[in-house]
Amino acid sequence: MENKLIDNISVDCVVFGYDADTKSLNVLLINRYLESKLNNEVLVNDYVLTGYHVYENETLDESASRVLEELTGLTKIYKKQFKAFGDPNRLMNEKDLIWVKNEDFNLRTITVAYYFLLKTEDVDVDKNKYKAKWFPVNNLPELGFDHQKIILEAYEDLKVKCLQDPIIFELLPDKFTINDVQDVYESILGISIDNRNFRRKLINKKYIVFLDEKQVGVSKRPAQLYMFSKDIYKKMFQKNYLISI
Amino acid sequence: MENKLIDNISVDCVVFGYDADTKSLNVLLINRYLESKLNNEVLVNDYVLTGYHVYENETLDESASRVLEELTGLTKIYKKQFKAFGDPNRLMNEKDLIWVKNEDFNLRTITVAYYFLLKTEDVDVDKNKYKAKWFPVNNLPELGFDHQKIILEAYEDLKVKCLQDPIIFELLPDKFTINDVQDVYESILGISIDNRNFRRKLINKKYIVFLDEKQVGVSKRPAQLYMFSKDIYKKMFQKNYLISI
DNA sequence: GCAAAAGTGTTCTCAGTACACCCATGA
DNA sequence: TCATGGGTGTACTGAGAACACTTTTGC
Repeated sequence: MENKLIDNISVDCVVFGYDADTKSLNVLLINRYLESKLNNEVLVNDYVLTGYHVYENETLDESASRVLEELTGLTKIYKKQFKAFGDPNRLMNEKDLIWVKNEDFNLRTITVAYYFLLKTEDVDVDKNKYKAKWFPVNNLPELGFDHQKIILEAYEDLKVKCLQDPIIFELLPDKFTINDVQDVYESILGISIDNRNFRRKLINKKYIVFLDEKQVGVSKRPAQLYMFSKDIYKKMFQKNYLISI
Repeated sequence: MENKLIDNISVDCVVFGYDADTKSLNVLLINRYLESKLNNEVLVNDYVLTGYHVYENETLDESASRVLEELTGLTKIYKKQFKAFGDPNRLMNEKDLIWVKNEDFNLRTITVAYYFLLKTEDVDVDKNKYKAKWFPVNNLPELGFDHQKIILEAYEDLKVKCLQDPIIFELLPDKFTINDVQDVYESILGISIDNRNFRRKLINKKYIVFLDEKQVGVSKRPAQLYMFSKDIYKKMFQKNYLISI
């Protein structure tokens, strides 16, 4: 059985990358560029999420992972399927229509959207054949298709999810400082947190492991390093049925 | 433009119904029955979710609402799209294959799953042409396709969601007692809650409106009735960024 | 008057929050 | 020695949790 594409089902990947230097949450986008063969007029020049059609013999999850790997070379990255998008007219504007005609895909495509969490530094954008580029999630360029909507919904989901699950650590290196963690929360949620309270709260968690190690090569007082223990977290974890409505 | 079905994309609806009498959360399922034309042997006789293929010109949400209305006659019911299922081999067992062959649909179908929240009493199952029947979510019959999996994932999502959003009131009549609400939480979450604490907590919410009315026709002390005000809830609502990991 | 469920108060503990200064280090 | 960010303690407040008896009603 050959490996056929399903022409009306795709996955789209919202790749969130956290940049610890600029303390910003970014989205990885690829350039969508098309010029007319007649007069070299630029017909389409904007950005889109990376995504592709699903193969007959792969699961949706595999499909998303494949797309991510093609773009970044990375595997085993945290991913979450968060929503399917399938409005009959989700391709509305002129550029989308030109593009789809050129690519010869089905107009009525359902896309299953995923988001991934990683560190921007893990992706080498300069050598990237898709001209991938990071954009701050709060300052996105012009986007094709319904990708603005998809990104915003992914971001909303991420904001909720990061309060409930320890996915924040997917955005940080294995060894991090308490302030690093605080920075991530502040970037994602757009809030500021009291450092003393945050620090106390985090250090008291048993799955935040104190390392016998400090930052090196910083031109200031080197900070204490910690790691996140998934094992301890899993062991401790028990749902607390706190009705917060 | 005619109204064509998309043969590889469907929606499936997990219809949750709360039964205040038995204090149980139920799922509405339809009978899947097929007998051989040769010897009347029963080939398939089990239960499945209600679902159907998506039309070319409708959104996924519309599709789900249409399927629900066909089954129950109800519109404007709370619904949530919670996940897309699309394993190439999600139709694994013999009965599924017999069934799909009979129905002449695509083997590789992606289904977008929704769940709905309502009261069992709002559905007249006796007159139902699909032989729909309520089953307690904790005591499901033999299920076709991957519908067991879909129901369990819907249920997990519901458990999380009901702690964060006031969707519990979708499962109750407009006028309810405090104990009714407690019963719903206890049924869904499978826990028991201290009545005094729960009562205090709920009554103190401004969107739980005291009515000048008590239960009638009960053979015991009639309880005070309350209603939920969506308006007040919306006005008060503000995200509290409580990091609960 | 009795069965059955409705309704009620207090105490304790713990987590969240507000808040300002000293410390360690590299340059 | 100074600039920079790292790191610390205390008091207050409010919410959650534990816990058992009285009240109201219909029959």
